[in-house]
Amino acid sequence: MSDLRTTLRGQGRRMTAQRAAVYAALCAASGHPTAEELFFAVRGHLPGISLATVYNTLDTLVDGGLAVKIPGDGAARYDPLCFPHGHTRCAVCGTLGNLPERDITAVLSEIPLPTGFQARAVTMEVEGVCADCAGRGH
Amino acid sequence: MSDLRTTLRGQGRRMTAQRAAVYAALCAASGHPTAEELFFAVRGHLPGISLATVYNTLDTLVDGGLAVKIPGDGAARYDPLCFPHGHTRCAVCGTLGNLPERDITAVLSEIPLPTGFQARAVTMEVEGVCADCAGRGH
DNA sequence: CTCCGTGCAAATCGTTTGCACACAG
DNA sequence: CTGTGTGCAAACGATTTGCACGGAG
Repeated sequence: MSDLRTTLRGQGRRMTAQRAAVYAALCAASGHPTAEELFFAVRGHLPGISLATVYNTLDTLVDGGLAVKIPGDGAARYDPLCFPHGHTRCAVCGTLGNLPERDITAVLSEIPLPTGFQARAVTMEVEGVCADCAGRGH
Repeated sequence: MSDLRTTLRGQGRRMTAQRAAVYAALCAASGHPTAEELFFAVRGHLPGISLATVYNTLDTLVDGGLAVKIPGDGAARYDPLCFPHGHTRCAVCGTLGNLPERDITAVLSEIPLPTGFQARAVTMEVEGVCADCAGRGH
């Protein structure tokens, strides 16, 4: 969890209680929460916060490189960015998980890109069946 | 472009002019069209088709493994499935491109998965700046 | 003949926006 | 002080749904 205040400064932005709370909730979350899930989590601590502010804050965090937005079928999910990593998505229960800590940008060196394309980042998602769902017979 | 009728049969579904037209338009599209783009493309041939039908058909194609849905920031984009491949997304103009033809499922063998996770498919997206946008100085 | 698929319009869902006030710097 | 961030409610865009009719099998 990097220094939020410093990052915001670098963007010419201000530190607020709402931003601190959303960032803390995102870092504390076990999985990959949606904006709405974060909204409810933060509400316990800051009862007056609005969903719009959560969305604004998440955009700010993504801009500042502190989080990643993962669009999916319904609501987008967010991931606090610590290192570049891929995700697993269970086709049965929909749960997102992290791929083990290994820099996935390494695969870039193994993959030929279109001529002239300047790569900046890689996202990877492995779809399958998670251990829990496989255990229940799928 | 596989046999649509056969695939639909396998799903216990019926062949219709609308499904044929949407599938043809998807295969003919140069890039990765949205549902709405396909709607307008198909309208030239089937003036009465509705957007809802395009969405229904795309779901059917995805179910049958003939297409892939690529959710993004605005509308989702669709890709006719010929072989497993990754995508490039230009951060400037937003264009989606295909990674050169190479089976990306190969990377699965190089990446440790969470214990018990049974992988079925991999999606990969490389974000960066495409040749066109880089040429204009970005 | 039987249903599945269609077209239409309205409903829904996630997200964004406009505005007036609050507070960080 | 000065403007950026906030909360609220309304607006918005993408997708889904309910319903009655039409056509595939």
